[in-house]
Amino acid sequence: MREIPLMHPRRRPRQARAQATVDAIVQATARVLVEDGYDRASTNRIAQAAGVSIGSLYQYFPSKEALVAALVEEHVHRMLDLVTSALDDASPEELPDSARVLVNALIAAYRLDPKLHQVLCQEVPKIGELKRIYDFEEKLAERIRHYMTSLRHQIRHQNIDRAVFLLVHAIPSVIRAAVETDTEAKNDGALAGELTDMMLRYLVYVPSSESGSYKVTQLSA
Amino acid sequence: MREIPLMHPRRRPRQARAQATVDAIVQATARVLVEDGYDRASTNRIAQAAGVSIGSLYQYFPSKEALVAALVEEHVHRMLDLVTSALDDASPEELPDSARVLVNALIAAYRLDPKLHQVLCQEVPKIGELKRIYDFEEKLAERIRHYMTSLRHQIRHQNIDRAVFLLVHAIPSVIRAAVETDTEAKNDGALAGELTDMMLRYLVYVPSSESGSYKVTQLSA
Amino acid sequence: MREIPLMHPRRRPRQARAQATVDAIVQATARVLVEDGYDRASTNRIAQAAGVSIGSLYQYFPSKEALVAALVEEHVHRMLDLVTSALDDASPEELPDSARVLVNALIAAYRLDPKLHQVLCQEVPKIGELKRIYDFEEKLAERIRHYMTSLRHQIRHQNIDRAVFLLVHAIPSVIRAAVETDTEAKNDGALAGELTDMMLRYLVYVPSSESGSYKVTQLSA
Amino acid sequence: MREIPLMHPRRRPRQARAQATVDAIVQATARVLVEDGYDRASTNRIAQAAGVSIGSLYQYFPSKEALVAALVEEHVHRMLDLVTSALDDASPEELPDSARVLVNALIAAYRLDPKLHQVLCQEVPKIGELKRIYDFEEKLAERIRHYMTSLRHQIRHQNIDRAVFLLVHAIPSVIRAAVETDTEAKNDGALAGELTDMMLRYLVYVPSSESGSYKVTQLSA
DNA sequence: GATGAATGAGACTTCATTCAT
DNA sequence: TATGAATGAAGTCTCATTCAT
Repeated sequence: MREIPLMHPRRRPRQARAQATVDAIVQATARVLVEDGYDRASTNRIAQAAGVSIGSLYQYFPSKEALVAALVEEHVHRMLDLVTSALDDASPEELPDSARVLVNALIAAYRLDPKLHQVLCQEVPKIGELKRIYDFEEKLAERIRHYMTSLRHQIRHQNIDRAVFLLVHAIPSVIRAAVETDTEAKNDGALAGELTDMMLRYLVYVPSSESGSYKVTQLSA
Repeated sequence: MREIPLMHPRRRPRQARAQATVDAIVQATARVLVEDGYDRASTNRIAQAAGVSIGSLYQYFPSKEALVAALVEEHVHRMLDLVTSALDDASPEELPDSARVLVNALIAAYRLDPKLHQVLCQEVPKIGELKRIYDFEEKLAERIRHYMTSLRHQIRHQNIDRAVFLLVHAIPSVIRAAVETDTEAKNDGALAGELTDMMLRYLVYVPSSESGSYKVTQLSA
Repeated sequence: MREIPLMHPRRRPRQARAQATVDAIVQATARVLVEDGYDRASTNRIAQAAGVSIGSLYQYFPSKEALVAALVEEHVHRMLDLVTSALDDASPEELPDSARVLVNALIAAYRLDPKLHQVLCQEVPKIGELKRIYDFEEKLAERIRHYMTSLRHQIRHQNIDRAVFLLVHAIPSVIRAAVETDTEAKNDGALAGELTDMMLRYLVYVPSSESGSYKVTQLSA
Repeated sequence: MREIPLMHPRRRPRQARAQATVDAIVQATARVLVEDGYDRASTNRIAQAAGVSIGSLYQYFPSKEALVAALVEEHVHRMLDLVTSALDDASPEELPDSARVLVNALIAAYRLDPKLHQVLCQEVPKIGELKRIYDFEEKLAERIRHYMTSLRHQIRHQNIDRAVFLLVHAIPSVIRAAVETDTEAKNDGALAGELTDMMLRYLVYVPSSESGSYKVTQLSA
């Protein structure tokens, strides 16, 4: 239905100057995308914003889509790195803490560059490599699935995949909305608490009312 | 930063034939948008798909943006109508049933035209009137807020707005993902059950197993 | 090795105005090609020369190559028509007269638009439909082969195809050179005589001087 | 109408290594021209094919035109050399043998690099020095004119220039066509014989069968 | 000398929009 | 009113050429 253009960078820069040019171009792409939207982000405008000639842009990226794809890849990479390292650093073994860690990591990821994320999700046509903006959610799902599988005995679901599917779509979308609208911007703590609460109530057998705030150990019975 | 062009239909058609033309154009817009994506959906192509001349198209819509805006409005209207009437028809007073009714209504709404919804959300630049694709979620929030306020005494949250915010973003995004990926397409029942479960667990104080009027474990049955 | 672009006219004009536009474009193409050469003949320049907007040009021709291809086709058609009708009109049955008729027809054909023919042969890359400039020589060969086959008994060759091959390349190239250099421009008669002479001497068994119905030496008189 | 840029090599290389570089560039030009056509033969591509940097290319050739002109010159030179030395080596004094020698020399010349010759004749714009591809035919004409003048007494024409004009365009074009189409590729002998036959029949007073040193009918044997 | 990064004019092409018929 | 021919600004991309390293 649609053509898939060449998508990979045209030339690996060998000199430091060239690498600086490539970086400037990618960062300018992000800037222009955020400021003007995808439709108005012409390659000429991007080159101008990067302070390079249009020829230089095309020396490194064979098409507009390749350029945006490079940006998508970088952005996804940064978000994933953040989540991954947060999970790696903390790796707690008790579910309530785990949940909070995960939620906080996601909030941090979506705080990285919310406006860029928004444009990438909401305006860039999802053709060819540009689909890879969804890599974030897919790889996120993998990590969460793995994470939750390791906590399997504390979770009430037998079909973990289904639970992961729900959470992987529910939680980020709430975070995204909160981050985008800036409604809750001032108070990530409340957001994190609420989401963690939702997540735990969804995943875990609920504790009895008289005792602890949550008793996970009973829940896993 | 961006211009806001004229947005409203240029003339209200008074004859039935004219109304038919307008409808044909709007429906053709939906078709072309879904099949070719926003970028390739030129006004000429749309006119051709509608079986009218490009001149006629511009007789009824002063710009491409007005045309797409009309489509957005119609689409949002149809989705909202579905939710509203579902809630009106059922209006139960007990929360578990209410939740299920709401979830089912939302599933029905997102099933109306998922591909169009996707293009409208993911490709159409969010300028001017085209932002109104978000009207759906805003108005949905209002309705849910109202609905839930009427059930306030069954809900554990004091800050209802925050709970609504969460649910209004969490639930539709799960539904949208399920509907789009067709992963759960064959089984709306399971999806509805799971979402209802999540919603109730989130909203309701779960009583201890011996004393409560209902148990979460029953809900997920 | 090379891509073959779309080549056929995009839209059949329905109004007289449109046909006039198409004609103006094709004629302007010929003019610009002759004056500026293929490399400098940009579509913008052609549109300007035709007195139409660049958009109009692309309404009827999907690419520069399609445009030139249309010109090639028209040009070949006109040349072939000229040769064909000349041969049809004259259809003599004796070889000397036939040869002269053929040579004269070819001279007329190459006089139609020598400069255009030159550019088309010498600068236009022979990709895709643009190869069809050679259609002229191929179809010419067919006609001559047919023509000469009907005169077979007056020709000394057993392998007529080989003789046709020679003549079909030898005669036009001499004419083209003569027409292009304008060296012999003032005197087509001499050129025709000389070529006819060459042709007959090549084709015909030369009888001995006392017995033959004609002698080669007489032919060149 | 067209600008004539600098055309001569920018610097005469004095070191062997530099000469090797120049040669590599010119040969790469030939290769790229043949493989990709003139339009796609960019200077960068040529430099790459030559294994040198684009900077080095411009160190030796001030422009693309100068580069192609150097190739044209070399190619013409090689073709002319071949013809000249063939004629010098053989220099027979009787016409039938002379004719055959000439035809064979031409076939050899056109076999040198037919594809390059084709591109040079059919695609390269004939501006400035690039016209010099026609030098071959002009200088060829001179040589043939000289050659035939020395055989004047065996030729029936009083206006030798006219005969030379005919032959100089007729014979090469047949050879070129044969060589290009590969139709006759396997059998240069037949081609040579046929062309020699045509040439002699055209040039020579045909003697009567009883008295002449040769008869045309024998020539075609 | 050699390298290759950088340049930018200009090519081709699209498409929202206007307007004569 | 309906048609579709016409418009032209603006977009993507190439490539001959320059110049700092």
